[in-house]
Amino acid sequence: MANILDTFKARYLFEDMTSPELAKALDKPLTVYAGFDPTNDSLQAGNFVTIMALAHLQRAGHKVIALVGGATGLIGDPSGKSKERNLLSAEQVELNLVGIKENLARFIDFDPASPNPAVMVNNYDWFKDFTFIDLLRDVGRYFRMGIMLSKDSVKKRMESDDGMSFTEFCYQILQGYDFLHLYKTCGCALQIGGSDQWGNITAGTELVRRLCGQEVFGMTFPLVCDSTGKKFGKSEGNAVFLDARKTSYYDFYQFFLRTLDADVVRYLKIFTFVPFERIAELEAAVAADPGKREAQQVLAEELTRTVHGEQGLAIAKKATEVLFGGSLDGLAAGDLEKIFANVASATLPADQVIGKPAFEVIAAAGMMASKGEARRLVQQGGLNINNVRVSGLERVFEATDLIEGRLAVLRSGKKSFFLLKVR
RNA sequence: GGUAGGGUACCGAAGCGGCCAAACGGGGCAGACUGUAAAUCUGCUGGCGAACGCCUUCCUUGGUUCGAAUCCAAGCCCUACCA
Repeated sequence: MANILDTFKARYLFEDMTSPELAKALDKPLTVYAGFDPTNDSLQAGNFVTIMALAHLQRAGHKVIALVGGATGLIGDPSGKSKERNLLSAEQVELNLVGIKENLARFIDFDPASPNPAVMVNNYDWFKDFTFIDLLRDVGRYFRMGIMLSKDSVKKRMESDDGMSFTEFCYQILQGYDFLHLYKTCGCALQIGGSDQWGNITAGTELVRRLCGQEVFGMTFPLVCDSTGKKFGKSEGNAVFLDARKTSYYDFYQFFLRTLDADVVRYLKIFTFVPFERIAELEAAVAADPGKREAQQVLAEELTRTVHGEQGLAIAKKATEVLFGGSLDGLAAGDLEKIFANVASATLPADQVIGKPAFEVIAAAGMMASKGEARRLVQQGGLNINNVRVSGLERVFEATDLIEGRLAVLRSGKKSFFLLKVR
């Protein structure tokens, strides 16, 4: 069996490791963990790399622990952040954990009945009873100031105009302690994370070495950017969520379908389990006929299927077909409702729609934040009603614009859809 | 606690008594071109109005002034150095 490190390297999932010994250690089943920030009740496309790395490890027979930072999330990781974060409330974190586990379960097997189930832990469970004194006595003394201050995440922030609070500075202690705790309780011997986590990961390996005299490992993978240098995972300025209530099937599918030619092969390797032979074929297909976007389709299909299931994928593809097929003629309101089930929508009473200027309606429906924005959109020719461009500000909503008297498909620009329901 | 600097729209950053809803850059939105690309080009980017315009903004609260983002006072917050 090929060592999993080779797989990681081949799939752009490897950047660095704390020791070359890790390769040998991975020949035997190892317990490994990665952390997730509970800043939201849904994970995002930006979390895919970590998720995929864990999924590969689980498939290779290693024991996987998904750590959710209920405690660390209350503090805020300064890594890669230019500013101090807003602190989350404990209740909010609690809620977020539920959503995150649900998201992860689509990639990682948590079923206790399966042969190698993953487990999820919340570091709040072991930090909640820790007192400040305990922390200083039992943990703090093993952290050396020189090392702590030399971390990139600290240095960068100290050099910035904003500086850094003690709270954030201590973040690395908490994350370091997580590793120690998991080592002691589960024999966890490897932490993985994005390259921005290097400092936090080594805080953990150091702590275990000092306290237990044992070598544990850390491994990082590169942060994914597209070929124009933008951080992966944002669509039109918004994060792409795994939760269908936040990012519709359609939007999720579309996000991957729009992957740049220059990125799609790399993304297939990182974000899917598609075998290399197949990826090579797709690479050739992109080179031969880029306009066809065959590789993008596979990428979008694979991920949509994994995250939203066959049904979600079917809806996303159907929506794509309808929306880029031109006319909406012949579609029943019921079909549209299904296709747009989780697209942004609003319901207005008929008398606020029919006979009113279109720009006022879209502002009232909440599609645009203000009338001014709505007006601008219409003036610039960016609004479409049922896939027909709106001509000007004087355009009024007619009864005939409503499919079966109750629905209209609104679109701003090329890609952003909104469903208007009338009662 | 002391000294110095600073807090301007989504972000960065000009403005330092009227010509300021506030330069410029980034971001965002839209349009053209295209492959539902990328790159490029164009327009828009506080609220209300078709529009001359009106309204609410430049950390907060007071004050000076015909007039304040700009001056003064107090407060809050941030940064650096010192203690």
